[in-house]
Amino acid sequence: MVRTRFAPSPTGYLHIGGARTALFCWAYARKSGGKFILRIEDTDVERSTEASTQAILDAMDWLGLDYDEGPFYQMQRLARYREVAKQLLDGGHAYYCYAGKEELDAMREDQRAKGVKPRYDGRWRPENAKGKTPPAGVTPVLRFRNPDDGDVTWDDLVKGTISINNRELDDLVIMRGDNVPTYNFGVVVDDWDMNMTHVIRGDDHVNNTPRQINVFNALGAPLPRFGHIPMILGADGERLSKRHGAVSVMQYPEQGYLPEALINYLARLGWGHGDAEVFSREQFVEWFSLDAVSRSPAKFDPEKLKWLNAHYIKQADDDRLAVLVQPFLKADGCDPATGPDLRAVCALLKDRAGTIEELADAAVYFYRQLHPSDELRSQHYTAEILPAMKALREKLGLVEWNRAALSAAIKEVITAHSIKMPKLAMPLRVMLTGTPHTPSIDAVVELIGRDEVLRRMDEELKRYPG
RNA sequence: GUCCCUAUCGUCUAGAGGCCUAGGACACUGCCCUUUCACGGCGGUAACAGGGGUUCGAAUCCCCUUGGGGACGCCA
Repeated sequence: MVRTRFAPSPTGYLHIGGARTALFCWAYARKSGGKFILRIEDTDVERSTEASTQAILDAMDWLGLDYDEGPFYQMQRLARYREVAKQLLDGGHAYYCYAGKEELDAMREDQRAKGVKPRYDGRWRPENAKGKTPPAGVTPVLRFRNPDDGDVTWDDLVKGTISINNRELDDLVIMRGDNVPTYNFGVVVDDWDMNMTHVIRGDDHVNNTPRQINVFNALGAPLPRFGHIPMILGADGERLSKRHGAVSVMQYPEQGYLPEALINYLARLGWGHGDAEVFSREQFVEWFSLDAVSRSPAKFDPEKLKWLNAHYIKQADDDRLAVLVQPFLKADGCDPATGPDLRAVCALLKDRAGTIEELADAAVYFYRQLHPSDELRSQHYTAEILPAMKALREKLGLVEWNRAALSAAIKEVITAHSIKMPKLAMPLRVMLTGTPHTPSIDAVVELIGRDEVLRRMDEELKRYPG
């Protein structure tokens, strides 16, 4: 039985990179009929917050990444880590280190200056500490006694064989002075206790893996398989950060993105299946495999995400769109209850929106009159077509109110006045909506409704020259 | 600095030694559609980082160089 986990630390929102890692873990579990476990790694007492935990849970929920077990919290498992730490200490795999922070900083600085890799030098290893008396007043940390030599090798599920020599590693701290485990220890105990079979995580953990394997071995615990997914970079090739715009998953619903669009985009970032570009979550799960995951980092492209979002908006049901667009419209100062049926408005506009927010912005004039700028007026309101516009105004007061009849009425007027369609449609569009960019004018007229159309026309007709 | 990983259009990718004159998608762009703007349809520009091998044959395998990313914490 496959068991995977997503194990974020609650020190901030869930970002795009974490979301993709979660998606791949989830997809792997679903694909293989296994379990997906959520574990909150909150051992960084300083930076962990409940708000972050909630933000992560909300994002998982919005993305539809459901978990079978958890969330487990590491801070609720302290007794267990202490027990296992004791086991390592008693077995000679761990020892107390009394070196203070300043002392270690100085040591590393020295090593860097010499051009060597900064590593703990083992000064409190039992064999080096003989005769040394622990300094008074220092609470020691517990260090894992890492093997001195030999290669740690594993067959990575996405990168293939990776090998790192133990000489590159050092004796990592496993329990801090406050008796709280560090990351590399907590993960091992948990992955062991929770019977993880597949550890799928970000690329940035490749260098932690040999350390963890050594701890697994010292514990006599079975090794899970490891798979390291490359990072997501910003458009500039730098690591994703706040200045790259929306990096928090929950900023996407706020900007009017659909979860299926983000999922589809994330799935295609660092993974591919032939020429497939647009596919459902179910299809993704069916196709997913770790050996098709690319091994190099990918740059995040907001344009392509938006294109996918536009696609899913076009596909979306009008009822659903109406619900989603409502809060945005209200933020734009509109009351959707007072105007045309929002579902009909969405149906008319959804082919032209990249986000729900854009859809709302385009819908404003159905609920609130937008006046054209002076520039637009002088451009479109000409004395030349004033007679035709007045004739149209009269006709609209009488005609049957449906799109076909409205279209016919408009055509009758242009024929009678010997003008081309745009000559009449553009000023009408501008006077009703305040903008020259809208869907077909007959559809717009129909939806705005007779009373409101006549009212707006009467008001704007006064702005005509002459 | 040391170690690890990595390298196909601007970007995401297809490609498992001959199906490659390198395919798709986004972006950009030309034409068509058209009642404006979009949508849509049909086209176009654009890539195997460089150098050595291996092989009858290399985008695909090996080595070096260069570029990119990551790691080197009592953070995770």
